[in-house]
This record gives sequence, C-alpha cells and structure tokens, in this order.
Amino acid sequence: MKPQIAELLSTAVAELKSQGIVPQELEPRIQVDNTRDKAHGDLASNLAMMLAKPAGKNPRELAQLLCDALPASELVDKVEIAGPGFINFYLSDASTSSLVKTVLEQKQQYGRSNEGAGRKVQVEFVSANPTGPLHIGHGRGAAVGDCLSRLLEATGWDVTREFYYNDAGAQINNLALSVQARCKGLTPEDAGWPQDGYRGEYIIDLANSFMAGDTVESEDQSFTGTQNADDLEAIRHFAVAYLRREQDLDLQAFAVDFDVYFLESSLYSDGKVEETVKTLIDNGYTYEDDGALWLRTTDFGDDKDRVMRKKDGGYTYFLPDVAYHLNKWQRGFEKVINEQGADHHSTITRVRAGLQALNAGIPKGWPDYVLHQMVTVMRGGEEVKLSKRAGSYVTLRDLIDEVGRDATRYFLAARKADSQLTFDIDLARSQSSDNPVYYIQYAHARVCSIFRKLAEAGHSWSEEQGLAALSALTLDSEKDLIVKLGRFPEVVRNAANNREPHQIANYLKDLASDFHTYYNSEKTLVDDVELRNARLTLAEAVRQVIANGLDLLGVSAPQEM
RNA sequence: GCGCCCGUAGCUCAACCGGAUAGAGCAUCGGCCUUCUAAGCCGAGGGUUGCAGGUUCGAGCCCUGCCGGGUGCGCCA
Repeated sequence: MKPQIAELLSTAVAELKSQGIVPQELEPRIQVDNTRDKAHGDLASNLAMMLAKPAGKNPRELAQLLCDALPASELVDKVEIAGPGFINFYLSDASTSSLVKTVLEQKQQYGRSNEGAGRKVQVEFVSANPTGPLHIGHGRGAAVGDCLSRLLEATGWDVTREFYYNDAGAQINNLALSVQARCKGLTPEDAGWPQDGYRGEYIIDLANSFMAGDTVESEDQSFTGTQNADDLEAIRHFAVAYLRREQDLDLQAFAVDFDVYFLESSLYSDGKVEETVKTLIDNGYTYEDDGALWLRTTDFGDDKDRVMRKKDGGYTYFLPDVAYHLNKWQRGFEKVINEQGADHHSTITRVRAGLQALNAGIPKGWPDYVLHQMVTVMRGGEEVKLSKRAGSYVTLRDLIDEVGRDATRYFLAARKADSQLTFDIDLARSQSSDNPVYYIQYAHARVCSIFRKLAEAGHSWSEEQGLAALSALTLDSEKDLIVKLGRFPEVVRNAANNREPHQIANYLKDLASDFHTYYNSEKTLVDDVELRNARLTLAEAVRQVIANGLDLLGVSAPQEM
C-alpha cells in the first residue's frame, strides 16, 4: 500500500512545484512510514517536514498545501495533519478489501517481487573445513545463509548456494595425522599423539571405519579404507570423504541444500592457484622477504602485508581464497554474498585487496559479506560447551536431535546476525506459547482447524463467496490484521535488501500474536453466513501469509499441532 | 595497543531510510476454558536506550570521546 500512497504524494509535490511553492529542482525522497500508534492513522509521511526548509514554509502549513494538492483516491478515507507536520493516512475499506483479495489471489506468490530481475547472485555460506562435524556456529551460518538465499529468491534473484571446502592445507594434514594416530591405537594422552591433533570421538569412529575397509560414498567420489595405518595419503582421502559425507548428512537433517560444493583442492589441481600467483607477481604487487613471497595488500587498505607463499614453499590459505573469488567473478557473479563467522572478519580486507591486485576489473567493495557473531548454548540456566562426539564444541546435530529442525532453524535465524546469540535449549524444546516457533505454527494450525470444523458442521466456503462478503468485516481488530498482512511484501523486501532474515521471524511472531488475540475475541464460525464467510476469508489470508513467511525461514507450517 | 561487532525493562530480544508517548516474550502479580485447539487470551507493575558531549524541527539509530563485553591482529583456516 505504501507505493500507492507515495504516488499520491508525488503527484501533490509536482502540483506544488508547478505552483512555485516548492523549488523545481528539488527531488525529495518520498517516505511513507507505518504508524506505531493507531491514533496516527495507518500510514504516515514526514514529507512536509523534509520540504519545510527548502520551501521556506513551516511544516504544518506545507502539510496543508500538500493535502490540498493530493489527488482523490478510493484507497484513502481521510488524511490528517498532526504533530509537527506529519501527514497521516487512514486507509479505506476498499483498500483493505483489495489487500485480502491480493493475498488470496497470489497465494504462495504473495510477498514475492521481481526486484532482482533474474540477476545472478551467489551466496556462500557454512564452508566448514572437513575436519569434524558441523558445530552450532555453522548452524547459525546455515540458517542465516539459507534464509537469506530464500529471501533473495523471493525478490527475484537467481541464487546459487555454494559451500567451499578447505580440503587442502595444514589442517587437513593435522586431521590425517590424528586419524592415523587413532588407527595405531594412540590416545591424546600418549607421547606419540600429534601436536594439536583432533581429539573428538568422531576421530575414533573414522579410524575404525578406515581400518574396517569401509567405503565412503559422497556425491562426487567414492573411497575405500585401505586398512593400512601407515598409508597417510589414503587416510587423508578417506578422512576428508568421510567427514564431508558426515557434514552432508548434518545439512540434510537441517534441510539446507547447496547448488555447488567447491573444493579448495580443485584450485590446485586446475592450476588456478599458480595462475593467480603469477598474475600477482606480474602485476608487481609482490616481493620476497625472509624466504617467503608477500603480497603488498597495504596498497589496498590492509594494515599489514600478507604472506602468500611460505618459506617451506607451501601456500597460505589466503592465496586459494583469492583464486577462488576470482573464479566466482569469472563465473559471472556480479553479486556475491559471503556469510561467515565474525571471527573470520580479517579475511575481508585481505581477499578484497588480493582481488584488486589482480587488475581484473573487479569492483573495490566486492564481494559483500554478512557476518554472524558467536552462539552460546544454554540448558538449565547453564552454558553447554561440549558435545560427547566432537569433544570441544556443541554440534549442529546435537541441537537438531534435541530440539528439532524447525525450532533450531527458527532460533538461529531469528536474531540479528551481528548480535551474539544465546540459544536456550529449554525454551526451544518447550511446546508452549513461550516458544515462538510453536506459537507461530499454532496460529497456522488453528486456521486449518477452523476449516476442518467448518466441514464437520456441513458448511462450505469458497474464495469467491468470501471475497464478496468482505464488507462484513467491520471491527478495528479485523482491519488491523489486514493492514498487517499488507505489510508482508515490504517486510520481505526489507529483509532481503538489508540481509536481515530475522525481520521475517519478528514479523511472523507479531502477526501470529494479533491473530491469536483476534481468534480469542471473535468467533469465526458464526451463524451469520456473510460474516462467517468474511472471517474465514481473513483467516485464510492470515494462514497464507504465515505459511509464506515460515517458508522463507525454512520452517514447516503444520496443519495441526 | 590497533581493527571490527555489540551494549535497550531482572532475563532473551524488537524498533522498517533519523520520526510522534521506545515495544514484545519470559519471569513476578492478578484474571479467563459448558463456547472454532488453554500449545491460547486479558490485565498490572517494570526504562535517564552504558556514560558525556555534538549534529537538527526531531537521535536508541548519525558524529566525537570515554566505559563495559565479544572477536580478530599466524609463514593456521
């Protein structure tokens, strides 16, 4: 509804310009806000206050002139000037009716838009090292990244979800050595245990599986344990394949699907790393010092230069990172969003600097980043730090097993990503209105239940009848509910543009609350056929919007609880 | 020490591009089931938005400086 109101105001501004009241050259950004207080109508604009100074008039006077210049519209019942110069709009029954109609007509499409116009965007998220099960931080990344992807899809973008596996480098050697030690029966307490070796129990399972000659199948490879504890190469392959499969299963349980799994090792085997080094050297941004090859990232805003090739001849992670992002660019992703833990924040400047040094025509601020802060897990009022299986951290699987997929997804996506998050297991498990997931799902199930009751009572309802009866909705609570439904498309757009999936969660909680209140105060299945059909129509619209919203979060919308 | 994030009710969190009297839930206290699911609803109390300045018609939001918490500052990823 906002765009329509903005349009009216725009016309009024043009009128005032032609009267010479507002300077011609002024192009005000027309802002229409939701009102917080019903006494201020349904929508409000601060336009008069914005224009007051350049027009040399006081705000209220200008507001009056704007109101006088507003074209007539059947969407608006009345317009008021209030406070320091706000213009308040009261929506008409015709406009609320049309909102309900729009919801029912568009169904699953309601709230979606085509702002992205089919342009390509890549969202890289999770990107865990294949050195252990996914932990809760990865879970947050998965929830936020997937919801963000869904939001971008809902706003018309062509989204590619991508997972980058750091399956090369030092940490993989460490993994292989840890598994090998377990194959040989060593424990972390023994003298021969590798320094900084992985101590989790899953390493024992992995070693046992390797020594049993199991075969690990994943999407793109199959590898059989050779049962030879001295064959470190075989152990390495097996371990990586094993843990990738394990992470895939975790993600499956979380209902997150990736389009592309990109292997760091492929950058080496395809010669991309070498190519990147060569370009950087050719471009003159490198130098050798202390036996290592450095990139002058300070030329591009970094606070110190970075080593690309170590003294021992191996590359640091930094170089494949640059090669990888060049590859993304070459694949045609003009927009890339990397969702990662804020503890990896320092890579941002580095990667962007490396990309600039390639002189590849990549924009300075490319790619975008969304960072999420740490997650703390609470149970019984105490912090949970360990999982049996992983040893040092809480796994995503533990959470899904304990509180379920829907609640886990909701809780991890419902908070602003750049705030630290406390995950309360007791709350997430509780099946009461304390738990926002159940609260929202229950609102959906309630509508379904009403329709079941309707059928049991031998009555029927159709969209056509319902829409025709809408004028029977005369209560303030009904109008408020409809206005809230009308905000959904804008909430989706804001959430997508600001990369803030939590806005969807907040909106849904709010809508569910309004619906529960309404449900308790007004009976839907009344004897008056007109009123019954009208209320059923409103209920169905609410159900549709909740279902659409939950879908954006990747949370199910149950028919009954 | 430097960079980044955060600081809002006892607790967990909102506040759409800077808008009007800062909102929910939990917890506390008090109500509501013969009625479409009580997995719900209604009401009450609870705030100097960490502190101090600044910008302006207007600041929780923007700027500066402090204070507190987190995180990063590897030839680890």
